[in-house]
Amino acid sequence: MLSHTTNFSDTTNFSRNARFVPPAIPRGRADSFEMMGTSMSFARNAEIYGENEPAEYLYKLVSGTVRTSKILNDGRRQIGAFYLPGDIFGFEVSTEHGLSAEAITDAKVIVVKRSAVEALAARDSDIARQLWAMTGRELQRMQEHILLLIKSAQERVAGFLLEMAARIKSSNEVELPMSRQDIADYLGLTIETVSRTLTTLENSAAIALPSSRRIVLRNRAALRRLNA
Amino acid sequence: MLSHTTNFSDTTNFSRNARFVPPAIPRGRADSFEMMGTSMSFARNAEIYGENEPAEYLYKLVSGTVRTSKILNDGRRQIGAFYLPGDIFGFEVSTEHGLSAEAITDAKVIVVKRSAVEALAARDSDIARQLWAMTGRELQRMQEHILLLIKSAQERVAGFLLEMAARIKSSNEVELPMSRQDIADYLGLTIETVSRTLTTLENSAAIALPSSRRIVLRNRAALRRLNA
DNA sequence: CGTGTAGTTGACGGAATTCAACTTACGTGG
DNA sequence: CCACGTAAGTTGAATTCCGTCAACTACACG
Repeated sequence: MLSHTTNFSDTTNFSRNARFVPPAIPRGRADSFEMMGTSMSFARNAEIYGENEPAEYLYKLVSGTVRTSKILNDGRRQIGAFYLPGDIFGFEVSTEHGLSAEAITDAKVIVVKRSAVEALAARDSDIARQLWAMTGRELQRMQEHILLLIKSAQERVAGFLLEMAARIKSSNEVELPMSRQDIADYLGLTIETVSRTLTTLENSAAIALPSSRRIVLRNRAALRRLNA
Repeated sequence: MLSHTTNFSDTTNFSRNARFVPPAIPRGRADSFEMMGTSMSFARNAEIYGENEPAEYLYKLVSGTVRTSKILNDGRRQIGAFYLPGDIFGFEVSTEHGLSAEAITDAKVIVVKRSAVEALAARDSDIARQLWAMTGRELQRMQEHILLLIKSAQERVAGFLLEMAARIKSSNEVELPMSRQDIADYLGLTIETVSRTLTTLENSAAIALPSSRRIVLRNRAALRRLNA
C-alpha cells in the first residue's frame, strides 16, 4: 500500500493546490482536508492501496489520474472508477478496501488518516454531512455505472465520453488520461471493441480523434441520443 | 458488518425491551424501527414510491418481495435490487428517490419517517453507525451487481442464483419470487436468454427446475466455477 | 372450457469477442 | 540522428454469443 512507493516530498504543492477545490465540497472544509494531510506522490502504474488492505486513509487527488480496480480469479479486470484532480477516494464504509487503487499517470495526493476524519465528523456535524454527501455521490456514480453496463457498446462508449467530458470540462476537446484497456475494463468491453466503436463514432462525425488520447466532441446531441 | 449485531434487519426481535439498552449489543434499538413505524400493505405490482419522489420514508420489509427499478427513456428497464423480508429499503442519501420501488408479491412493510430516524441518529451514535453500515452494504451490493454485469450470460445467471440462495437461505431449494422478466432486467439480459441459460444449467446438472420458479442447486461448485 | 399471462424453444441475424496482422508513437542507445 | 525495440492502438476475418421474432407449452382464473 502506501509503503512501497515513491517520494514523499513536495510540500510546495500543498499551498498551491489548497485553492483548487471541487465544486461539490464547500471551500473552507476542503482546505481542512489539506491542512490535516500529508502530500504523497505516486509514479505511473504504482499501487496506492491494494484490495483487502485495511482502509486507513482517505486520499484527495491533487494531480494526475487514479483508477480503482479488482482482478477476478480468471484474470479479467473490472475498473470501478476513475478519479480526477479534486476527487476524494479511498473512501470505504467497511474497514477494508474492496478494490485496489493505482495511479494511471504520475499522481499527487493528499493523505489523511481516516480515524482523524471520523473523529472530526463525530464532533462536527458539518463534516459528517460532507462524508454523507460523498457517499451519496459514490452511490449515484455506481448507479450510473450500472446503467452504462446494460447498454450496447456504442451507448457505453458514448456515455463514457460524455461523462469524462463533463468531469474534465474542457470545452469540447478531452484529453483522456487512461488507456484503451482501462476504458474497456471500465465498460466491460474489449479494447478492440472500444477502438472500433471510436472509429465508428468518428466516421459518423460524432467525434474527432486528433490523436488516440485526444477526443473532440463534435456532436453531443448525437452522443446523447446514443446514450439513450 | 452489521449482520448479526444489527437489529435494524432482525425482525424477530420485536418484543424485546425497547428502553433498556445494553452497551455492547444494542438490541433495543432495532425494535425502535418497528416501534416508530406504521405498518402498510401493498398489493402485487403496486408502486411503493416513484422515481424522483421525495425520499420521506424508510421501509422495512416484513413479508413479500420488493424490487427497485428505473425506466430508461427508450423503454428498457433496469432493476437496481431485490429486497427480501428483513431488508430495509427506500434508503437514499439524496432527498429524492433515484429509482422507484414496487411490490413483486403482496408485501407488508413498516414505514418510518426518515426525518425521525435522522433525528434519532443525530442523538444516538449507535443508530448513526447502523445507518452507516446499511449504506456500506448497499455500496457493496452495487459493486457486486457491477461485477455481475461484465460477465457472460451463464455467469450472470449462476451468480444471481447463488446470491438468491444465500439470501433466502433455504437449504438447496430456492423459491424465486420474481419473474423471468425481473431477473432479465436485473442482469441486463433478455427473458429468452435467462430461460435458455437456466435450461442449459439444468442439462449440465448444475441445477434442477421442479417448477419454473423453484430452483434446486445441485452443484454449487459448478455454479461458482461459472461465476468466475 | 376458453382466455390471459408466464415461460420455453427454435431459427435467424447482428453485435461483440477472439485471434492475428499491422500501424503508430515513443524512448533508448548506437 | 537514425535504427531499433517496445507498448499502445487500429484493423481484418472468423467465430461465438446473445437478441429478435415467432411459435408453442404450461398454468391459473374466470
